[in-house]
Amino acid sequence: MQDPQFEHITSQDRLSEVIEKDLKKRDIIAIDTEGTSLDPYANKLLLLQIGTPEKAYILDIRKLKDFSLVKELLEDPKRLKLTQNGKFDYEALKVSLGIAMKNIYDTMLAEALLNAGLESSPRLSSLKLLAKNYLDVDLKKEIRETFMAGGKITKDQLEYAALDVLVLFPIFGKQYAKIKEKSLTKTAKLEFAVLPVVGEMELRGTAIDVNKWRTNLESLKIKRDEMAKKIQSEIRPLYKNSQADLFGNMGNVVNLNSQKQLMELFNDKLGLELPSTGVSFLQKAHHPVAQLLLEYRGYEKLLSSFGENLISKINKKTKRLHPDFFQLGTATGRFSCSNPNLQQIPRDATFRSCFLAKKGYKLINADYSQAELRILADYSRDPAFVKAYRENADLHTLTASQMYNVPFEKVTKEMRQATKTINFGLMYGRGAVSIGIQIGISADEAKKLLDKYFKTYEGVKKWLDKAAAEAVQKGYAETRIGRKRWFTLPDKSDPSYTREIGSIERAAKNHPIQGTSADMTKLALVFINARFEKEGINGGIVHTVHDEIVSEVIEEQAELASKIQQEEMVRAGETLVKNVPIVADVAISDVWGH
DNA sequence: AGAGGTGGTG
DNA sequence: CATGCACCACCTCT
Repeated sequence: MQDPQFEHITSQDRLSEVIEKDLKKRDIIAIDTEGTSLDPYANKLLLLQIGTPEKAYILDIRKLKDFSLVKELLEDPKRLKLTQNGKFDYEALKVSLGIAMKNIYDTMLAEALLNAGLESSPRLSSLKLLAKNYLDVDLKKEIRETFMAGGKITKDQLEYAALDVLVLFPIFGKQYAKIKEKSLTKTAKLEFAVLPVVGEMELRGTAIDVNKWRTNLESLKIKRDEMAKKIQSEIRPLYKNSQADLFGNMGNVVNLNSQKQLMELFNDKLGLELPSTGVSFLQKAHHPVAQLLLEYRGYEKLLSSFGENLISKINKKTKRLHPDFFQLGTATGRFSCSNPNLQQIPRDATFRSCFLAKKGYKLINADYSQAELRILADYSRDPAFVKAYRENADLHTLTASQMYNVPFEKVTKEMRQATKTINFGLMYGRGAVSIGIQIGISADEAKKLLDKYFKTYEGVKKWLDKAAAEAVQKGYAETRIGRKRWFTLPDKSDPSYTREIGSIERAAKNHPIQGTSADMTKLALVFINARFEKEGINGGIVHTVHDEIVSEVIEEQAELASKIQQEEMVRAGETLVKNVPIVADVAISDVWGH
């Protein structure tokens, strides 16, 4: 990789020539862009590198006008494009040149699949590390920053830009062999198909009613401050420095956000001997100050996590929120979301209803009904579980009636709640002790209940045990499409061997369930996006939360789009889950939530 | 800067 | 023997 071959394209004629004479004949090309910003809406595109195995063409965007041939080349579904974090380039090209890249192999996503679940896997997939590990080439990434200034293109910058696409070919060769060897082709194809959908989703962003959001914050602030004042005056007598200051104000004696000071308060001053200041212990304390603190925490949490900071992320140009969706942000294949994380907005309508459709548009809220439990039923093929879903019976009530040996109609709320806790707990590999605590029964009683459960649902038990054993034996667990989650097995001599294995077993029971649910949602995103495009829907997907997909579409097409969305979610589910029906609930609304 | 605690989501 | 999956944001403290 010394002396990379490249050509700096600055004239329209030469651009047409290299496309006609060289690039059009290539089945595989590599794509990268350089610009002045990471925000596609603020970005000024400077370079577009189109690589072949032998040579990189570096298009000088500011010196060229007509990109129609480039568009044809990049949107051609038959030609494979190699990218590294192609979501960024997809968005940059879409906004700057109106080009929507198709048929992508992304080295970053592929590498994430090869390392899913392993420590620091996200850090293992930078181009610098890929080049080092696959090719033993040292890439200097410092030059990247120099593009931000947007000045004249230098020779160093050209060499850097060329290398970024040239290395992708040999990396692709070796990496794709690994993908095939580990039977990850299906998963990789799904991830690559999702990439442009995620790009579109991020570009579209979500509208937020700032005034409503701020009004909510104001009332929360008042309540929080009231609560803080109450607590301070309640505990002030316990502290020496409790006099009013020169102006007659009573000072704060503790910082209510300081875990350390709170422990001092509860244990030294109040003698409660709390092991921590977490919710469960504060509740059990049955102390007025603990109660007040819980209430204070509730408000403070909402204000700090979902306050002004979220509003500050609104894009200047679009006036909307454009969070980062990282499609392989988790070990199981789920999305993670940040800046801001719209996957953790409180369920409470006061918050969710602030996210709304733009004028003349509607939001389509859709989610899978009990996706994970249906997947567990499908995997285990447990007759009782499968029957419940086939007959569209309420699973929790049905399991309760069998466990407690009472007719379906005689199941009490408490019975249903207890079995519901077990049903969900199973998917986390949860044990009798922790289930007992939550239901409010002794560990012994919980164990009896679990034994009875597994006697009734032998298939479930068998499948869970097998999932755990196979993972420990193979070193990985996998989903319905073969998405792997890798485990680092501890050494037998490790003092924490048993604990480590236990943790692996729980994750291994969970991965096929959570991961297949993620596969399903991703497939649905691809299906919905394609159908919306095909049927000319004015609008698109704006948000996804694990088993939920939200779209924003023009009012006149809301009915049609909601039908499409539901159909495609079910179709995606049914391609992965065969023994149990898949149900998706849809609602058309002006705001997020049902 | 990074760890630990706390708490929001599915 | 102990035994709850997957995340991200904010706070304080070191």
